[in-house]
Amino acid sequence: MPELPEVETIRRTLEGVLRGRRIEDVLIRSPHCLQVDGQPCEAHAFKGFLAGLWVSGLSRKGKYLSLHLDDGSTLLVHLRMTGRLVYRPDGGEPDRHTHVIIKLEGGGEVWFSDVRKFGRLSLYGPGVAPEPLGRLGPDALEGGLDERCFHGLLASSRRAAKAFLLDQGCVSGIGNIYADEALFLAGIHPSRRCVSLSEREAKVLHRAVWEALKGGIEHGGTTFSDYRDGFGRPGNNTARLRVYKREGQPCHRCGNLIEKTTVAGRSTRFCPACQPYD
DNA sequence: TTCGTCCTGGTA
DNA sequence: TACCAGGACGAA
Repeated sequence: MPELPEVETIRRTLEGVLRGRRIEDVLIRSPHCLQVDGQPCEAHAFKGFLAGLWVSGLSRKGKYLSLHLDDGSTLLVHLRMTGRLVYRPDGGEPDRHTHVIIKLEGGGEVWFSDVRKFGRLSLYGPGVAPEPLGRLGPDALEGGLDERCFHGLLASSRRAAKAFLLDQGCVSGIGNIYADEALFLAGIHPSRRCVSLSEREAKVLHRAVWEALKGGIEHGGTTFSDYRDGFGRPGNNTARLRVYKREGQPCHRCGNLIEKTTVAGRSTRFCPACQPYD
């Protein structure tokens, strides 16, 4: 599941090989993932938009990756759960999950693949701000979300802390893995109501979110099966996880067994001793 | 605010 | 063979 650390790792790995490159051609093997201005579009329209443009840079907000093009348009990529964006210097034979191949002038290709077909490639024309980015709350790492602002947002919400962290309109970039990890680091039960958190707890959670995400980036993201960086390499953060997918195993901090429950409709792991509800 | 939907591979 | 995983979005 590409969350903020995984998307940021992809951005960093792809930036060096894409910046300043011209898109020579676009091979579309399955058009289901294509959009223009947020609406499904035909393969030829998508290809007509993109071919011939130069990549001027890559940026990220939340879990969205933006490829900025020289005419001012944007290719907005969301990998959802199983999407991959991988640079292949020598091309090769794509498998059946590879839906789009962007061929670069002078050699090299970028493959978009996605087993579950949830990911999307959305084109926005010159000067058009991608609408999905406008719906996002501040980026959890680089959005200038200070402690006071974070506490203010929490204090006005009656939802479970985990539901808040997962809501991209509140803070963007956190998914199921890093929400569980941050709540563990903060010692906060995932079902605790936001409004019940003290200013000190909010401060600790703010720091824990930062720590979980930063650590994820430093270790190249978390790979369980699908995630790969821009060069096709798995991440190294998996062994560092404290609770995610560790139910039934002892807590590294106290030795009690990690439990699994459902919060906000999502599987949720936590340590009942380190993260008491009361 | 919660639930269903999309989608397919892996697992029980 | 049935169920589970889950990000975003629309509906209830």
